[in-house]
Formats: sequence, structure tokens, C-alpha cells
Amino acid sequence: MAGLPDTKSAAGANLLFLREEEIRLAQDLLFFAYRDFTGVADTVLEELGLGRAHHRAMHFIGRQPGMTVSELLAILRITKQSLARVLSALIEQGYVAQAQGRTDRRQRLLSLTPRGQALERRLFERQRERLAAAYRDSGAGAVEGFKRVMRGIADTEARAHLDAAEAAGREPKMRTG
Amino acid sequence: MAGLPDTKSAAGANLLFLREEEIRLAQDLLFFAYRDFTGVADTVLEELGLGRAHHRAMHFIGRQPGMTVSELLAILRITKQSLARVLSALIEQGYVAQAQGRTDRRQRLLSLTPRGQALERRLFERQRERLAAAYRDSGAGAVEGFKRVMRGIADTEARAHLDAAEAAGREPKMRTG
DNA sequence: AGAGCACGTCAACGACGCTGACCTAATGGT
DNA sequence: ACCATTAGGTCAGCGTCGTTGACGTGCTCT
Repeated sequence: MAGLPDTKSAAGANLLFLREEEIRLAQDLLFFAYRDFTGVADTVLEELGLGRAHHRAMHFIGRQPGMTVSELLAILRITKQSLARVLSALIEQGYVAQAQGRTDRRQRLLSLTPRGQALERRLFERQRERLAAAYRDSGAGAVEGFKRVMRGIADTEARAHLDAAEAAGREPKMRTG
Repeated sequence: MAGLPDTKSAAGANLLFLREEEIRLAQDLLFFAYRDFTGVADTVLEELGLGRAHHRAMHFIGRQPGMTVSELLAILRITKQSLARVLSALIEQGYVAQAQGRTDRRQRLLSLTPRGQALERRLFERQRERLAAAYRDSGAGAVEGFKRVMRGIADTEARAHLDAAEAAGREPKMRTG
């Protein structure tokens, strides 16, 4: 696999069929899909004076209540400082609550307040509509393919995270920590 | 389609199978895939003192040489002012060239210089590797599904644009304008 | 007791969105 | 030929959200 000739050279060119145009189309797709998927939530956020960063934080906190700040930092891959700004705004406005860690009291376990859950749901619904329409129009097989490819684009660490989330979704909520 | 009951209500709930977890997983996928796909280009851009915005502009200019500023604005959906900043940097540093429109001399037809093409290719190769790996590991059927769903997530205007790009890719380069 | 970690915070900055206002030059309809 | 419209540029100012570096506190673990 590592020693394959360039797509330019003759051998195997139409076997893999990873022509340039195919890749460029995918670039376009990533751009447009991401732009429009986030766009539907942006309009709601704007009314409230919040931004995408706040949405991302709420999304992942809602997905894994009780998560620590470090865990969230690892997912978002932003700096402590950037997250602090976002997080303190969310706490101040009553969207996010923090509790002291039980085993390690330095930790702040993050969760959504009822108010935060309500907002997150509102944002979620907007995105759900768009995604549901896309899924419906594409069929179950296409959805499987979509997930497979997207997973492949994400890096190893992200894949591990996705696996963990999927596993947790099938079982009652409980964390090994 | 407009009159469908909420997924909450009983009827058709497992027909569509658009459970909440399914959608939330897709949100995660969009976030991680986009983060990591753009991430591989970011490291190269950083060396050159350029940002994502410059990459996006170069990508679309390279994809459709001779495009006008207005067309680019419509694709990126940013303001004239934001684009101006990015574009003037690219022109100043010799990555992008502009030519006067033939039929309408007010237009600036944008294209990549050889230097711009070289940089765009360098960025492209990084993303191509990642995407090629994902495609290879997922199979041709999955790739079709991926494209279908992504297209569905993008809005109507974006879909029209994608169709046009795909049609142009199959034919010799020529524009109806 | 001390190393190291979780987390917070201050200061300053950069990239990249945004708005509103105003300019030129070219086009195109009447 | 005139004038509204359009393509594009530009000035001024602002907001969000990313960045770095340094430093402080409190807790855990050995």
C-alpha cells in the first residue's frame, strides 16, 4: 500500500480510480455540507448572542454529561484559554453547570442545565431536520457509506472517541472512570 | 412529506429510524471529519503565514479558473470586505492573478499563477492522501453513499453548483458565459 | 515533602468574520 | 445620450474565536 505508484503513472490508475476530480469533488462536498449544516444552527445562536464555539461545547457536554474540562479540550482541540472564554459565558448565562469531581476534586464535571438542554435541543432539531432529509433521500445503504467514509477521514483519536460514544449509546449510561 | 408526524409520536418511528443517537453521531462525524480534513492543510498553510480562508479561495479559483469575484463571493458566502483582505494578500504574494473581463470589463477574472498552482497542489496532496485512505478503506459503494448524503446536507444552491462542476469535469473546459 | 496535574486567569495578539458608507468605472435599458 | 444598476475596491471600526506565555491554586500520587 505504501509503495503504490502515483496516480499519474500508468499501473493501477483505474483500479483505485482516485482521480483528481473525484477528490476535488469531495473537498467541495466537505465545504458545502459543513457550511450549510452549521449554518442552520448559526441563525438561532445569533439571536442569543452565542457563537459556534458555544454550540460545539454544549453539544459535546450534552453528549457526555459529567465530562471534565480536559476531556472537552481534547475533543475540541482548542486552547484552555479559548475554551475558558466560551465555558464561562455558558456558565454565567445558566446553560452549563459544573460540579466538583468525586474522586479527583480538582476536576470540574460539566453538564447542561435544563436551560442548556432546551437550547441544545432547539439547535439539534434544526440540524436534525436537514440531516433527516438527506438521510431519507439517500437511503439506508448510502447512510452506512457516509458514516464509513466520514469515520475514515477523521483521525485515529477521533475514531476511538466515536467508537466509545457508539458503544455507550447501546448501553445504559455509565462511565468506567 | 410536510404532514408527517413527529418522530416522537408512534407511527412510522422505526420506519425512518432516525433516532436521536443516529443524528448525534452524524454531528460528531461532521465535526471530526471537517476538523481533521482541514487540519492536514493547516500545518502547511501556517508555514507560509496563510490561513484557511486563503486555501478556500485558492481551491475554488483553481477549480474554475477565470471565475469572477462575485462568483467566488457567492460560493464562500462571506462579505466583499472579508474576501478583499484574503484576495489582495494572495495577489500580492503572487499566488493569484487577475485579468480584465472580455465581455464585461468591470469583472476581474481570477486564476492561479504557476506559483499558486504549486501551492494549491501541495495542499491538495495532503488532503488527497487522507481522503484516498478513507475511500480505499470504505469501498466504492460507501463512497457513493458518502457523496449522496453530503450532497443532501448541502443546500439547494450548493447542489446546483456541484452539478455544474461535475458536468464541467466530464467535458472540455468551457463556460457558457 | 515534592513532582506533576487539573484548572483558572491575566495580558496581548492574529485571523477572519461582520457592518456601513462611499468611490470608480462599465454596462445596459430607455 | 442619460441614468440606474452592477462589478468591484476601499476606509473605518468592530466581534468572535483562535493563538502564546506566564503564573497561581489546590489536589493527587508517590
